[in-house]
Amino acid sequence: MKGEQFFKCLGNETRLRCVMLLLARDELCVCDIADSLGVSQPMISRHLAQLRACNLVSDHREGQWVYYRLHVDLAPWQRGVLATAQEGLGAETPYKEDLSRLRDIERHKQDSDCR
Amino acid sequence: MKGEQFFKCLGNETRLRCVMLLLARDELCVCDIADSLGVSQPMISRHLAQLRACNLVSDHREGQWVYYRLHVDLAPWQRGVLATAQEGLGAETPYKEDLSRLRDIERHKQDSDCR
DNA sequence: CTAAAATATATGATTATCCGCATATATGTA
DNA sequence: TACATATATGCGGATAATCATATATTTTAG
Repeated sequence: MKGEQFFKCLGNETRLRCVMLLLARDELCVCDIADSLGVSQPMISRHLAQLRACNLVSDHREGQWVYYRLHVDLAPWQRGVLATAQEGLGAETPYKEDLSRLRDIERHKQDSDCR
Repeated sequence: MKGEQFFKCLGNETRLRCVMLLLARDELCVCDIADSLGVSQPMISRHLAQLRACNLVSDHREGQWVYYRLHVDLAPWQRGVLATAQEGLGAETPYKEDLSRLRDIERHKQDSDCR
């Protein structure tokens, strides 16, 4: 992937928020990302498709759900850039709140699974 | 500066090439950057203005020349991202060739100054 | 004071990006 | 089969990015 493509992908708030969430988890399904960010499902799907087209993320289906994760083949320097960005931005709005909402969603799921 | 603005600025080949050159030197004038990249002066000027508007670089005039440098107030994580990108991309096209042309330009300048 | 060089900015045309909405597809379930 | 949920995509319009070209500004040389 060309360097500028990598940065262009990150140069959109929705996509950067998706990537930040994916940095915090192994993988996430589309609906959990959409709910965490509070944006529509088609919008998330589109941006995830763009990230996939640039090989920033990969996806795999499990039943009705499609899970996305950071691409295994990211160059080391790209991983480095993402980790550094996470350190610098993780505590700021809206990334902090996104992660907090994700935790709420995960907690709710666990609750309903267990009883 | 918002995180996504930072990445959007880097998400253009011309601007990323400018930043890569600036990472290799304290400061550079517009004409040397333009010659190193082999693109027109107005194009470089516009992209540098964009980088300046995002506080990625700062400029100062010295006589007829305007010198640009990476902004002193870049957040540490932003410096980190740039350094990591340089490590990962510096040896690749077109960044390698840009730096090589810059060295040629600097050598020529030195020659004509000395005699 | 005039001319030339370096740089910046304005303009207009082209293209790319982004979003919302509607709809299509795929899977799971009754 | 019929229906619900999860995901993807086609389309139209608004906005923004990009580029080539032309023009303006600042400075230096003569």
